[in-house]
Amino acid sequence: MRALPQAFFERSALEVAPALLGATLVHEVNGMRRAGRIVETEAYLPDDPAFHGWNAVDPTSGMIRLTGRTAPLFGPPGVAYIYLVYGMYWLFNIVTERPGTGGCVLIRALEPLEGLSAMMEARGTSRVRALCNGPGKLVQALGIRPEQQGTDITLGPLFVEPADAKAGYEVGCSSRIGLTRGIALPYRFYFDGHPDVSPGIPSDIAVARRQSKLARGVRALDAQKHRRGRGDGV
DNA sequence: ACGAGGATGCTCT
DNA sequence: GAGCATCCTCGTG
Repeated sequence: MRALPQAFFERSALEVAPALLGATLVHEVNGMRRAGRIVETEAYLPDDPAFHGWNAVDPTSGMIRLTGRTAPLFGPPGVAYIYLVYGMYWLFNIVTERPGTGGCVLIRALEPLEGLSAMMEARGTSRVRALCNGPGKLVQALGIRPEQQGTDITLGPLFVEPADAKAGYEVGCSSRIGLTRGIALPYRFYFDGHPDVSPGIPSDIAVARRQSKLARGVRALDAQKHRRGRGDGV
């Protein structure tokens, strides 16, 4: 096992997130490896409104108000931060920065490499496609459990192996996916054109689409009202 | 192909 | 009580 060491994670999530692309996330379950190449990540920073610990630091005293959920985010780097979203799916993050600073990287998608049949079984599917192309899916596939919250991922059984070859993909950057705050910050990194990148739409684009659709609806309604007003039909 | 809607439980913006 | 760092299924083309 040649796991990425703590020093790799002891810097800004903005550096760690793109640096993780091409590395391999490994989980050893019952002596068997399940592994995938990291193809999509997102950075979450201390002063970022989408970061779970963004308001944990009191600006006047500088003291950190730790809650049960966010405490690991301000602990040592290279530790798992796992949390439940939408009451159903667990998402896997790696804590970054030196203790007390706050920050993490969300692993959003993997290219499945090892233990495919175990991953398919864990996901309840007989297809290899769409096995790990989303943050909730890859947690299911690798069998990452909420009890692993706070564990050191430089030791295993859950760890990251460094990339051993050029990936052959350009690194793309966009806003993050599925957010309502901090939607324009360019903190998402991915292998451009890789088939296992998640199908999500960057938040700023998604919001713009919703608004233009809404505007179209309003215009259609106005036109209808106008026609009715002139008595041309239903 | 896409879009809408529902499931579901924890945290607190 | 609202709001989620999501995913799946079921409608329409």
